[in-house]
Amino acid sequence: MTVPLSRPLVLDPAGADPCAHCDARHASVCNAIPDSDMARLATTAVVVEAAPGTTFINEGDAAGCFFNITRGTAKLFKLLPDGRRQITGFVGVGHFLGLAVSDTYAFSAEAIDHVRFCRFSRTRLRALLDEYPLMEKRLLEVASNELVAAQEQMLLLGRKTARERLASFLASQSRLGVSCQHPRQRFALPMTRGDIADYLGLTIETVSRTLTKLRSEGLIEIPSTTEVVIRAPAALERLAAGAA
Amino acid sequence: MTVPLSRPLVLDPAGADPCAHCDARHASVCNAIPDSDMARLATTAVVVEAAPGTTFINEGDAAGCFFNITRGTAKLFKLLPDGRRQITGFVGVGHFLGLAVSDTYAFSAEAIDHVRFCRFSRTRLRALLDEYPLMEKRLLEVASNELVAAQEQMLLLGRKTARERLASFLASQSRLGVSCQHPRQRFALPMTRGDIADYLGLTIETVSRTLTKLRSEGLIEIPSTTEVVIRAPAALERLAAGAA
DNA sequence: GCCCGGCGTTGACGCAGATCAAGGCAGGTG
DNA sequence: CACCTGCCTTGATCTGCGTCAACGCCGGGC
Repeated sequence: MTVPLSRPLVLDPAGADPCAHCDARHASVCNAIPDSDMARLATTAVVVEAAPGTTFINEGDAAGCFFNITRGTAKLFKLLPDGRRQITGFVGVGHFLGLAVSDTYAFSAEAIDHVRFCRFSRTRLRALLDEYPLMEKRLLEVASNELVAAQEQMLLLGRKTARERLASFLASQSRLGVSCQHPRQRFALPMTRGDIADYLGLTIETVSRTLTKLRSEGLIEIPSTTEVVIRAPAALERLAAGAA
Repeated sequence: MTVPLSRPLVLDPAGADPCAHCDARHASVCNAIPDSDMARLATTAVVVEAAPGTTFINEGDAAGCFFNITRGTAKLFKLLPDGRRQITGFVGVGHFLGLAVSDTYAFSAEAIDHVRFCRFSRTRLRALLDEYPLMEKRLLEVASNELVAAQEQMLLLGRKTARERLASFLASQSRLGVSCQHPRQRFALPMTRGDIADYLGLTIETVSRTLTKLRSEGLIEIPSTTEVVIRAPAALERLAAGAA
């Protein structure tokens, strides 16, 4: 699964694929590292490719590494002993995994499509942060914003109806890559219905039924199972917010 | 509500009350700041007291400040327009609020008992972080660990039964202040049943009924509504983990 | 072409937890 | 003291979503 490091794309946005949603190369934490140092960094990191369905982080395993996604989309999840699964997030290019200081990973990560990521040892990360304080600043920003998103998701899981959860999900998916442009009307859903269900705390059947209902009401269109068109963005947003 | 700053307890553990759970004065981010600088810092921060029930952060308000709790317990929550509420966390001495860079607060905060906190302007925080890189390191650690806790809570809200949620809640409450000692058998619940319900994504009635059931099964005792005794810690942990 | 397995949709039914309702208890107030 | 108000508990009933089941579609292997 490990491929030789052919070029210094460590934490480098130039090495990342363009954002699937807006064709821009997202600025990343890497901006904190001068180009001249990238090559040197490359000697201590490993670039890895993960095929769809590959689990590349296992909850409970010794947490020795820190990851930076440079291509594709992965899902993060936690499992209960009997198999119940909660997906805590879908992460794309530029995301960081394994930040928390802990002996073991607190979640698993599985590639949805073809994923590439850059892996550092934790000790190497520490050295990196010491050397580039700007990087630490960016990471703090990133973590803080993820915390805000996590709280929003708690509101969804704890208090929203199935209908509102789907509306929230679709609205947020349409806003992916919002830094580049406004919400898109049409977009792809790379994940399965099962993934969506486990992300929203529902069952596959409820997700399917609710999407069908939203379609029959004219709020959305579903040209294929992996594609959605928002027909009534304002109504969807209102629904997502818990009004109406 | 604002009281004059009588002594330099800004971010200072010596200024904070002992931890309610273990009588220790928790080390905090402040360790990153030499004592000799504390007095100077004091000139730029405000110490505030909030009586029980006081809302001292309002979701949606302009987010100008950064908070450090130095006494008491507060609840953080988000509201839907029709009044549904999700409590995203209970925070005690040493906790930080308002880290995320955003125009507005993403949550509200309300004092449960008598709360004291220290407030900085965001620009002052930035200066502080520049001056004390160690503080930034600590904040990143704190945020990362909160992220892990948030993911655990998502698992609870999305996939656990009422019974498992209560068991998880009681188990984690018994572990509060675990840095000082092992889980306690007996501890206080400063929050109401309504708060617990809104934290666990349940109703008051379900919380009450489930606690009664756990009691009748001999897993816990409830000497008063604000106090709990764990009788079968292992069984409770198993239940919380989703086994059994 | 055929078969097969994974994914999605739809329908019938059941249940965990929400809702509605009534009453108990402790603390505060005049 | 009586009264009130907020919090908690308990019971009866309801319902949104889960569970179980059947079937259709599509893509891959041969």
